[in-house]
Amino acid sequence: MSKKSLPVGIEAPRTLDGQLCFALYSANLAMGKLYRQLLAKLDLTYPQYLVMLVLWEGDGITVSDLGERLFLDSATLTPLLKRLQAAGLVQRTRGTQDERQVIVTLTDEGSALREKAGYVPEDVFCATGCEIDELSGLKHQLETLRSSLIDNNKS
Amino acid sequence: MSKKSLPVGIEAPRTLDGQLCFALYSANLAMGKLYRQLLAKLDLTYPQYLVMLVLWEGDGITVSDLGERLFLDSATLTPLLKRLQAAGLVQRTRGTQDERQVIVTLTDEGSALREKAGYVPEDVFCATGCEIDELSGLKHQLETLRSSLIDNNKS
DNA sequence: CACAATTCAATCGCTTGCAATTGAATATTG
DNA sequence: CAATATTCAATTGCAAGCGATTGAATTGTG
Repeated sequence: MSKKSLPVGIEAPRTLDGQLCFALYSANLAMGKLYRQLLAKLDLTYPQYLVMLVLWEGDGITVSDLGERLFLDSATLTPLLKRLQAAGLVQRTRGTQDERQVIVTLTDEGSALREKAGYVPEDVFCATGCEIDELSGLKHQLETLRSSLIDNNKS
Repeated sequence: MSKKSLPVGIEAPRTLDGQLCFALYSANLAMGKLYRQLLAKLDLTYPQYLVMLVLWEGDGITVSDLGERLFLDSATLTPLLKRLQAAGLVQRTRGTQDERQVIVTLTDEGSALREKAGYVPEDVFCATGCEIDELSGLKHQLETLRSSLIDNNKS
């Protein structure tokens, strides 16, 4: 992989407001604050909500599986899952065929929360003030950016 | 401000991968990891780097000023600034005309770091794998999104 | 002037997020 | 089979990030 360079005569911006990364960082902060309000009713943080989203798509998965989906590792997930367990939403059981693994399963309460959380996506959409196409395009760009950042950081 | 709603027949996505916010969240995580590598040489974290960027544009500003620029409050900035002070990069002095304020100033070492940090923006640009126009458009979209999220969260 | 309201930074308690390490279980290899 | 390497979750230590509160300084109002 050859190193990409700037076009001749173009400078990367050295001021705060010129930088994409700050726009990304601050938009993410704003998003987090919105979710904090929206999720207060459910007693979930945003990362906890993400874990629940994955489990609602299909539970009985390992901590590693969760980590791959969410780009998080066990140092973040283990304490988070313990809190979800303490809240009665998930169960954590050692794998039977491979005892290194921990299988995360929804409790009845955890499954039931899915319906109660149904209002969240639409409320978030409304707060974005964007059109569907706009959001879809932005999502795709961010996913592409994420891939590049991850790839160019392993080398 | 009337509440925006979804077009008839359109559903907000209820899966992880369908959601813009997760793309934003995970792209931001990836960005943070890249900066951790890039900034290790300078012994700065990304939020500390942001503070330095603002101060390099013009120091002698208050904690509130910093907070407005960075969308952070004193609960985050006070400990961060104390660490920058402990590292010898900034000074914190009480305002003379208004003793509630704390004025943040660069030390000589803090100013000198500006040149040493010159490589950062270009390295980040290279890691994005994007064209300039692409980044500029994405930045603008994220800034618009940020504004909407902030506005629609005060009400 | 006095007293209430506001502003500012700091503090507390909590939840991420991650690099580095640990310990146990499994896989590999000679 | 035994020694080694790898994998997995957990743990440690640190730095954000923020809601809520505190205490001091300032502003506003009667």
